[in-house]
Formats: sequence, structure tokens, C-alpha cells
Amino acid sequence: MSQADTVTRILDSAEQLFAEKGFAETSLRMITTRAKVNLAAVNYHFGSKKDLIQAIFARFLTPFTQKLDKELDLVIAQKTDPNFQDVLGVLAKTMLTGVESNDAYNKLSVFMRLLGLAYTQAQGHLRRFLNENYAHTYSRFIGYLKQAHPGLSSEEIFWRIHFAIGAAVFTMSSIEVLRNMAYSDIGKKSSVEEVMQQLIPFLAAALEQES
Amino acid sequence: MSQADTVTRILDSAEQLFAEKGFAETSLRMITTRAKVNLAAVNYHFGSKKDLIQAIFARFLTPFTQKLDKELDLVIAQKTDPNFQDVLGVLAKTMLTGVESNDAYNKLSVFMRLLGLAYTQAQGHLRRFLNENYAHTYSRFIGYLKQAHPGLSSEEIFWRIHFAIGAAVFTMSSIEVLRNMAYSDIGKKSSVEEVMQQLIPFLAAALEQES
DNA sequence: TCTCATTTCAAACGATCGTTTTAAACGTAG
DNA sequence: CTACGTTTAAAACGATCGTTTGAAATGAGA
Repeated sequence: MSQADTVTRILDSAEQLFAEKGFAETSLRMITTRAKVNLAAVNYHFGSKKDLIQAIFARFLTPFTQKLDKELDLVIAQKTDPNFQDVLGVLAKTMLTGVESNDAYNKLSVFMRLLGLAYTQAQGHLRRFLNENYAHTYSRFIGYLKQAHPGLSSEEIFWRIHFAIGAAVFTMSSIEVLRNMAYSDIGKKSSVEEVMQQLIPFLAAALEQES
Repeated sequence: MSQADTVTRILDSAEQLFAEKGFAETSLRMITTRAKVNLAAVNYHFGSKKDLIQAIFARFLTPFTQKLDKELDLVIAQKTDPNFQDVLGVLAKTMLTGVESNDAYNKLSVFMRLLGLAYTQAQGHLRRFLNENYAHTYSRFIGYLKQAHPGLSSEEIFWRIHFAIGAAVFTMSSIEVLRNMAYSDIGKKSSVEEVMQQLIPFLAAALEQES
């Protein structure tokens, strides 16, 4: 078995388990058992559990922010002053790139669940890591939103964006719980894709309202 | 020291620590140390850590759902067919009852943080507990919303409500992180009350839009 | 084929966890 | 004051955690 196999298998198993149970509730023994590698492999290849957590976020976010930056470049090249929908559209497009299969939808929702954990679980090292590595693209994105909607204060923009992130992240964080609740409440178990298609207009209406 | 003192001190300390760190990340030793009681007091008075978690939710939710039920009775007595805003108004009124001081705002946000943990942390026993004890009032509330907006499908109502819960719970779950982010982003550290006053119209616009 | 760095493995480490035990301290009714 | 149920106290339990160790297995280059 090659190194890449072991590293990838650890990342895959850990990502899945962290998303299901949270960081503290997932032990390295669970991860290595599922990945069918030795317990010590995590510390050998990643250093520590904290480093493993950061590696999982990096695997998703590094290509994601690169793609988002390129898409922002494209939009700016076409229109020096993109409007609100243009900017939000870039985000949506970047998020949904390569998302055609059900499997890809699940991968996206798994990562949104992890992102929710990053906010709500007390992982100070993770917030520091995300801030050091990805804050630039985040700030750039928020900056364009501000320019696109000068009628809204910076404060309003900031909070609306995070209300929207909250709705999305929370929904995807508890998507299995919610789908079960929906089933017992209304007899229908919507797919992840159907839920997202309800979520997008919901957020659009909330983000764009006049203050 | 009387029993009530010990029980209350444990509940207060545990509530605060759970909200800060999450359930798994908070040990009984942290709780009993902060509460200045003996370690064994939790198991003596509550039975187990799980029972303690349930007791914290019961302390908030039992009077809350009782009050919500009464307020719903009042509205139904006045109007047999309350509209969307009437029903949402009942929830807002019940949530904000007794919330005038900054301290009360903080207590509400602490509980919303706990509610977020209940959704997102894998506490199967807690979801079972909440479902057994409070599902009735929840269903009643959702039922009135459906009646008030027959143009929306049950599915749309369900998901919109949970998108809104998500935005609120996520925001309050990570309110300290977000306030710090807001400060470094835009130089202003909004109070919890100010955030809520931005949140309410945001959610109202999203909930009431036509489909 | 031999060498040596890389990777895997089983085993153990110290620390911390929730819980239990046993006895002491407390408070109150008789 | 005495007796007794309740509550608090200190100590230890077994289990599990992340991490480390040292040796075995592996594999590519000389």
C-alpha cells in the first residue's frame, strides 16, 4: 500500500466521521479502523489530530478558493462594477461546479456540515488556520458585495451574509435529522438537491431586500 | 448548603460551559469545579451526564412551551384563522418575554446556542427526549403556519421554518466568533440585541415571500 | 543482492474521562 | 440529645483518549 493511499484513506474516513459525529466525538481509533490503517498512521502522516482536521479543510478549501478567485477575476474583467446577483452568482457557480451527481451533492453537504462545526465547536486552532489561509478571498468577496449594494451599510452586509451562511450551514449540518423530521411531519423525505433548491430562493429573497 | 443550591449551581455552570464548548468537550470536573460542588454531585443529583443535559433543556423548554401554548390559545380565541404574521408574532412574543435587560438577551442567545448543539451534535438521547416532551407544541405551531399560508405546500413551510431556525441558531451559536469577525471586518462590534434586530426583518422577508 | 530511508505495525504510555464506592458531615423529627 | 435519612466529601474504578516507542516490513537505488 502506498503512502498516498493511506493518507487519502485517512482523510476520507476522518471527513466522513467528523461530519457525522463532530471532532471531539470522533476518535483516531474510529478513523483508522474505518480507513483500515494502523492507529499510529495519523500521527505519522499528519502529526496530530489537530493537523488532520486542518488537512481536511485544506483539501476542500484550497482548490475551492482558487476557483472562486479565478471566477471573481472573470466577472471583474467583464464588468468593473458587478451587481449583487453577479457576485452571489459567482459563489453559487463555484460551489456547484462539478456538482451534477447525487454523490457530489452529498460531498458538498458534508463539507458544509464541517464548516458549521468549525464555527460552533471550540476549535481555536482551526479558526486561526482558516483565517490565516483563506481570509483574503473571503474579504475580497465581501468587498464586491459592498460595492454592489452601496445602499446597505457594511454592517448590514456582514450580518446578512452570515445569516445566510447560517441557514445553509445549519440546514446541511443537520440535514439527516431534518429529512427525518420532514418525513414524519409531512410524509415526504426530500432529497438533498430538493432542499438546496428550496434554500436558494429563500436566501436570495432575504439577502436582497431593501433596508 | 441546601440541595436546591447545589442543583441550581450545577445547572447554571453546566449550561454556560456546554454553550461555550459543547457537550463532549465539557467534563463533569469542569462543571463541578466552576459550580464549587463535589464531583460526585452530578451523578448523585442527576444520575448521569446525559440526564444533566436533558435537565438543562427541560429547565428552559418546559416553561417556554407552556407559555407558547397559552399564547397560541389566546390568539386562537381572538381569531380562529390567524395569519402568518400573527403566528410568527406569538413565537417572537414568547421568546422575548422577560427579555428587556442585556443579561436576558444573553440568556436567550445561550439557549439558542444549546439548541444548535442539540441539532448538530450527535446526542441521540437528547433528540429523543425533546421529541417525547415537546413535539406536541412544535406540531401545533407548524400546523397554524400551514393554515395561515395555504398557498405554500407543507414541504415549503417545513423547510422555510428550519432555514429560519438555522439562521437564528447558527448566528447565536457563533455570536462571539461573528462579533469578533465583524469588528475586524468593519470596525464595529454590534451588541447581541443589535444583531437580533437585523435578524428579524431578514427572516421575515425570507419566510413570507411568495413561491 | 545489499542498503537504507520510508512506512506499517503492535504495544504501551500518561492523562483524562464518567461513574461508583465508602465514609463523613449535615439537618431534622422524635 | 439521639437517631436516621439526606447530602457532601475524598478516593479509586475501569475505560478510552491522543500520542509515543521500537521493531518489523517494505521498496527503490546502488
